[in-house]
Amino acid sequence: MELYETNQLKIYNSLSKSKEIFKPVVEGNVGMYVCGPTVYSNVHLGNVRTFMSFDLVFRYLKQLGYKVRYVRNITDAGHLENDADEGEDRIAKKARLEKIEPMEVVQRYTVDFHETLQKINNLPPSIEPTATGHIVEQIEIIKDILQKGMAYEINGSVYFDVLKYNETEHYGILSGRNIEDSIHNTRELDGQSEKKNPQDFALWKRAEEKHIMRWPSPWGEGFPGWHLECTAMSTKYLGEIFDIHGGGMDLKFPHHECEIAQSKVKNKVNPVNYWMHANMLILNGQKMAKSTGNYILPNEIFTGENNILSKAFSPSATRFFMMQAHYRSVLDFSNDALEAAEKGYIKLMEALNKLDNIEVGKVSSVNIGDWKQRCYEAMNDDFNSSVLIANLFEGVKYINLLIEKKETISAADFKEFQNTLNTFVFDVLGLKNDLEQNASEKLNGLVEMLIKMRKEARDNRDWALSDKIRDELAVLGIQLKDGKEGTTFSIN
RNA sequence: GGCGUUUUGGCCGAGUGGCUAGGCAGAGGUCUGCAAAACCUCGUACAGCGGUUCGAAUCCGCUAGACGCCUCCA
Repeated sequence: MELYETNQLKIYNSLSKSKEIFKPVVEGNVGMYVCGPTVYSNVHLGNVRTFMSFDLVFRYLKQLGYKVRYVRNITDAGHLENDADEGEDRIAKKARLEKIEPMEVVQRYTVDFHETLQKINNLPPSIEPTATGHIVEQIEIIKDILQKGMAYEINGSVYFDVLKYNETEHYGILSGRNIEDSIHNTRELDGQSEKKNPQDFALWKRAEEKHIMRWPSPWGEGFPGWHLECTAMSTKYLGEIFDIHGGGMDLKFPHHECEIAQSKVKNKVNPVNYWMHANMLILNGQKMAKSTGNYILPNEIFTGENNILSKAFSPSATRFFMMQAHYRSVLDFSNDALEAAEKGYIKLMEALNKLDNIEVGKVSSVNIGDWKQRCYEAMNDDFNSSVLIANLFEGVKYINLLIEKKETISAADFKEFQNTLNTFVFDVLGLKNDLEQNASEKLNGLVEMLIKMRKEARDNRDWALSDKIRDELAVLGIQLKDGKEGTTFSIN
């Protein structure tokens, strides 16, 4: 029996604006798609937060026993800068600036993306498709939408006819807009565009002469519109209707709105059952963004090379900092907040390291079953990592009280306690125990220190003490070897 | 201007119509040769103004601030 059968998971659905009981299309299986990065620069911490939020979702779904297919794309083409820019591809633009091949830019930043997410201990998705690898699929969708009369071709570009779509469907269903408002409010902004209406979005863009990334199509050489790739790749790997679609809050409109429209026309169905949106990471009172320069890179945190932080912070402390907030809340990034989080993280890890010091007894005075239940309930309530962590600190308190023998625990309960802590701290939250990783270095330092103290004893001809140090270390499996150059040691 | 979100104690951050997370910082205490850690206790916060209610920080309205989207964006 899998855990999902006894745990009622609730997910906040952006589409209904309410928490709903999660029920997958196919029992025991979950299809999840998350909009990935555009690989034209290093991922900043704000990007990382979103991917970490969905990493938490992925991890918890797996913990509940679901078989999860997690698809996250790499946008390596087709990202329109803006309409006035004659559709110059964002990646091509950067490539020209740096005088290198577009795919070289893509490669460089894809590697950076993977390295960064690995450092912060995100699990890799099940499938990570690229936009350039799915040009054919995208062209097929465009043909289909054209054939159904919901798009039109002009000068080698194809646009989705939003107004026509809106006659029978609601364009704006996800973001809570209606097209009429939007017409009134964008009229002044747009100049002469080849689009029929400013609201229309590109499915295919004609490539100008200088444009490097281009593919042949029935409408001439060009490249696909940004919104299309997600529709193509999500439905290709997860089916026409799948369970979860995630992304940053800032993608809700127009990106996700457009995805819904494309799928509704092509497949005549609402593609996604649960829309999840992760909230923004705020720096200096505003969201982190590449375009405004208001951002910090993960590596700048890990090395401490930046003007914002007083010191370096480990990936784990950084991850803990983010996990302390709920994924749907705006989170403020600051030195004080990170410092506080780091201390909390260390407190948690220190407690886990002390688990072995607990002596089990016959009966338990702490209610491990209830506590475990509260941990699951926190996560079942729309992945509330914040409340989960509060419960974990309750567990820290238990550990300390048990060591001080102010509480007691049975062997069976202790095993469950230990398993549950490990499950939530390492498997679900995805934290790593940095303190443990440093342990071997510290052990070396410790033995060096004893060698020094033993030398002092020997210099004082305190043979009793020096022999005691050597013998007791030997019992621990640490052998001291006195040589001409001083004392060395080996650990068995 | 439109749409949406939000405003919690010194800081970060959960949450609920009445039993009022958690972390960090702070105060007092226990323990300790000293210290640290740990444990116990404490501050009694929910933008402002109205309303609904036996009762609201939690529901509704208004006001103010902040943020996000409306253009590429995690």
